[in-house]
Amino acid sequence: MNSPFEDLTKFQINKLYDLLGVHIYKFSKSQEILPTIKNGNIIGIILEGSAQIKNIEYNGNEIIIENLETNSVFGTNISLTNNENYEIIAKENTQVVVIDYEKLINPNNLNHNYFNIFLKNLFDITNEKIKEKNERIRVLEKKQIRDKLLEYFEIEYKKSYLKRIYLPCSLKDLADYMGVNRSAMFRELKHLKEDHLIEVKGNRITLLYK
Amino acid sequence: MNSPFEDLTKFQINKLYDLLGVHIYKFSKSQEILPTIKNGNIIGIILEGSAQIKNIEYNGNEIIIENLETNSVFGTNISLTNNENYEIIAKENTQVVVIDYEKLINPNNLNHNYFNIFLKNLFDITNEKIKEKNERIRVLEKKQIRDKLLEYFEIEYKKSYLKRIYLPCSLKDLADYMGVNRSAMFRELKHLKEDHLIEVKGNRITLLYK
DNA sequence: TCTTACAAGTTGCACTTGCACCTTTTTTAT
DNA sequence: ATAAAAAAGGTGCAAGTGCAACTTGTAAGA
Repeated sequence: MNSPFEDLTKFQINKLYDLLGVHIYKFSKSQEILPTIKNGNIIGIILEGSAQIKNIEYNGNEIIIENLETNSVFGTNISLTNNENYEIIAKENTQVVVIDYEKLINPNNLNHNYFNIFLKNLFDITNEKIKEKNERIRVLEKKQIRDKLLEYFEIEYKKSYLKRIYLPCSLKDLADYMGVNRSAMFRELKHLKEDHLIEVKGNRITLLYK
Repeated sequence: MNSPFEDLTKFQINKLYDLLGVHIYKFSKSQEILPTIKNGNIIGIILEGSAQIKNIEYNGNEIIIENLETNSVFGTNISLTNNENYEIIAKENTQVVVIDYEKLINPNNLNHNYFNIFLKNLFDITNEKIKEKNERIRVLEKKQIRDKLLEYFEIEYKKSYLKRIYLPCSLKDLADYMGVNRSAMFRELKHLKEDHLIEVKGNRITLLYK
């Protein structure tokens, strides 16, 4: 994941902090982040640690909207629709820089080149996110589990052109990612194995048809 | 949809065009856009008209990735994963501004406040896109058609808190949006009507449970 | 070492969905 | 005004999937 501070020196980052009047907050594992930092529209950047954006549905169901790692950018205006019940939970000890969103259009900031680089970095990062969302949508919109799996393999394969795919998560998590029942996915994985299309060993999947 | 030229005067927009060395292209209905404009990484802005980003799968299937209206921003680095077969097709007479992506980090641009405002607008627009993608993902990840429909209604309802939802598309398109078979969706709509949860009249859906 | 979790893996069954194939209605083009 | 095309609407059936309820394997903590 690219950093929003890419191409900026330590010195410039500090100037940026001053200019934007940022606050840095620390959270411990399982702590909720939003109530502490939310005060109008903000942008948050994970400096250290990781967190998870969750949505709580009317029926109590929890959906993971996004995993936030170091350098991830999040915010009330970013990716979060209004009028929904969100929770952002620290997964470990986590440090967050918080920027007032309105300060991004403060005319006093406009003539500093490091501010400009920062904006460009934010733009790049959100574009990267859109790509990830599009990938997931392409998997989700397939009607059958077999097609979802093959689409997922195709997308991963095209990133490296290697027959071996290493899942970044458990198979259970993959089922959630694809929006299907876990055991139904296992059944389909078995069928793909039986058809000699794949081999599965732990979180390593080998594509035999490539 | 916000314009990438929001808060910029006609004069500033022209300065921006100069600074970025943009080109403006015109396309007629059904014409393919990418072959004409693609030459390294670019950002495109629809000035007038509309277009559609499509992906062609190995089996010939066409998937609509995104609908581009006036003021939409698209690009090789934006939302499009590499290594895929894309087509961008004009849906009518369409005018497109094309910006060289590399020029966005050209140091000569960095000290102009209108350039800065432009970057901030691009950031806002991509954030808006992420929200839309997240909404679709929330619908797609529901396992049953009934739940997908109810989730879709919920999301739309929370935008206005009005019991009446006006679909921005045909019911057929809604089925594609939700990644389900059209006639299966019709069947479920019928069930929802029978349960007195909704009323459907053309592209207007009334939520009776709100 | 034993216990406790949790992921992996499996199966039967009921229900849902995709698909093919219709009809009817509405929209668009000539 | 008429024909053609597209969307809306519907139905039977086979196939696919979700769910519940297991077993097995594995890693971590007491």
